Amino acid sequence: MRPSKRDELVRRALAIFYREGFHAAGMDLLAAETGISKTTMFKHFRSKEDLILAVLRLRDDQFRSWLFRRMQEAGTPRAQLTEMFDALQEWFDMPTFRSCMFIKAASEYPDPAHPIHAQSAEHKRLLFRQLEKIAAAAGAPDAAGLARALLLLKEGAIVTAHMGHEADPAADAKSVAAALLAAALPDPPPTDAR
Amino acid sequence: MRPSKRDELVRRALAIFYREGFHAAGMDLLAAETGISKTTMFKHFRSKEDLILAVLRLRDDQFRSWLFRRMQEAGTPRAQLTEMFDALQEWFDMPTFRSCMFIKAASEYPDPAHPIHAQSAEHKRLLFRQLEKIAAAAGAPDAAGLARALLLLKEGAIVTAHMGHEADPAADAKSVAAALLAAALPDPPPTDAR
DNA sequence: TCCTTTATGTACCGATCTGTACGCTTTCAC
DNA sequence: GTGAAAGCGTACAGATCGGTACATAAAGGA
Repeated sequence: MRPSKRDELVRRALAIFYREGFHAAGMDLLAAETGISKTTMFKHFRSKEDLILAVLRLRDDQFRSWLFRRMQEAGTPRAQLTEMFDALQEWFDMPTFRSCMFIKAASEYPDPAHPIHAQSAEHKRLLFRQLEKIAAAAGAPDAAGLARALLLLKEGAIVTAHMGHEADPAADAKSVAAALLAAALPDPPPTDAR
Repeated sequence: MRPSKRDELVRRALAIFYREGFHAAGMDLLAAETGISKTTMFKHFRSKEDLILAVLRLRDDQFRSWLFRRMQEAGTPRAQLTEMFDALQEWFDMPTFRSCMFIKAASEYPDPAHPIHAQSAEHKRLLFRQLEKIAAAAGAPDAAGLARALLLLKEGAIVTAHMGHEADPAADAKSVAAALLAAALPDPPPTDAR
């Protein structure tokens, strides 16, 4: 039970920051809503910024684990790539969806030199590397280029879903991605057993 | 000279909010940096929120005017559509570039019912409508679908450029867009006089 | 000229911000 | 049982938040 209080704090702070925003959610609100006293919070984290960085580390782990596990279930590398957009759609449809935590963090801390901004950028870099590997496994001659293109669609879909001016950005992104894959991958989906 | 003080305030507040963020830039900072007294600010705007809404109105006008005028110079509707990404690239290369003001606003005011969030979404809607018209003029059978796809690429490129983890998101988006146009528009670019 | 409008500086309000001090209680390993 | 660690509530410090009061100074139209 030793590390659980700290973990609980980070987990619950994540939900609150995600819902309210980083500046808008003060430490008093966190204390009131998590039931964890301010004294304890500042015993675990020297500053609000340190807490936010811990929250972002958790979110990075959570999100990438969820997404790539979800994609992996789709089977072939090629199927995994299109599956990403089905996963996004499920995310967008959740009532708690409020855009990407890292886009929000980079928005609230616009200076690229700021640790929170830098760590958010790192998340996107890690996403890219994992996606690039899958693109390479799918046989893309330019795996990096394909991964970059798919990520453009992903980020665009997230922002568009959050600003709610289009009906189904995940489906739009998926159909563009499908066309992209058809052009970028050497062989069309094998019509093997099944 | 009557309306100029108010306009000057909005114009300079825009730059400060864009650079610092909406929550991070307080009214005292605005007063200090614009040289306009707080008294005057609150005589023109009842609240900080009202000022932000005015800033967003100005930004909407500025941005759409700039972008579509820039695109129009490219000539044919089809050329205009690809020109959008060249315009984006110039924007990204400016040292003051810090993502899209409306994505930032929606990030800081995540509740879709909030006036600032709603007005930001409206900007994206207006962008879509103008782009859809150009797509229709270019002869796209599904002008709305093409416009949505191009906007996904645009938003994705903006976010990616701001988070700085890729070298040239505008070029990536442009190349995807070019492939998209080749598939979505009936006739390839006419090889007429020239 | 006079009067209204517009802007200014300063000082302030109450609320909230991050962060701390302190003393009490709970928990748990030994 | 005992002692250390961990968490708690309260109260507070100092700064900053959005917003206001008030008295003064320019500026412009009649």
